Amino acid sequence: MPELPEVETIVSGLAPYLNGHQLVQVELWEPHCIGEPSAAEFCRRLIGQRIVELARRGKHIIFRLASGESLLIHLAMTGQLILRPADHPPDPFLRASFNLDSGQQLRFADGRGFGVLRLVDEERLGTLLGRLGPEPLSAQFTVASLATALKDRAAKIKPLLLDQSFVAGLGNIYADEVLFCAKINPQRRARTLVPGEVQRLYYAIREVLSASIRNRGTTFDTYRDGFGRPGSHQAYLRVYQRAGAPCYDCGVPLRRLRLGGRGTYFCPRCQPEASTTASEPR
DNA sequence: CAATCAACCTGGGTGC
DNA sequence: TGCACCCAGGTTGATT
Repeated sequence: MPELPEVETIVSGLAPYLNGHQLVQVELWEPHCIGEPSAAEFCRRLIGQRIVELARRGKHIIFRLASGESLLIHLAMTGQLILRPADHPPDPFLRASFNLDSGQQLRFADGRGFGVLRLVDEERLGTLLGRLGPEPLSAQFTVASLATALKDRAAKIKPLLLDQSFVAGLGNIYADEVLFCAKINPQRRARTLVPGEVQRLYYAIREVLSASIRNRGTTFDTYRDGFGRPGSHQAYLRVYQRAGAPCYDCGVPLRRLRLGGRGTYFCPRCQPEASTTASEPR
């Protein structure tokens, strides 16, 4: 669940409580979600380290450590990262805990267990993050760069938006919301988008993500911020999980289809299959 | 390059 | 109640 707005909310909330603090104790309950070293080795290498900076890239949470290494956490679908008083009652599905010199405990919990923790050096960090596409809210991401990226791609636009090497941070909820906002059918081929559509897509990406960040993310089920609180953007979703319900703009029942194995929600009237100016080959 | 599928896990909802 | 089945916010690798 955690997509860019949720990870951003977690990171910006926790940063003041983590930056400059030292890890005095580390425990892991689920060795297989670690990456390279054994659980014991993983903990040993982390204990005593000081967190220099908490950062985000795409959906990745990055703990930059004083040693030059980084702890990378990906929450996948059900991961949570919550700061608790050290004596707080146990959380379900706890996979790792990090005791800080402030007396607080950072807890990583994950029901489905798809989340990943990694301890990496600078080179490996660069390799992993280098595979990601542009940050959609950064100055590097422009209408022109998006147009260039779309130009030669035959793929359908929805799966392309989910591709983290195309643009970093969009997931299934926001991809659908963005395409509705831009009035583009999720099955449109990327290279068939005309300039006006590319521009709408660009501003839809920025607007949808920014709005969700202002609302501290979307909580359907397991998402919580860094302090265990739900977000509120679920009240503002226009299409996600609303199949059969009327479109807020035109009243037509919204539809659901499967694209790239993912549930996809859209309005058949507001997001028609072909634009009036571009046609699909074949 | 594009598309599909399976895999990693657990839990909730639905329909029989 | 039980059970089978489908669904779920993500990512990766194999296959065609």
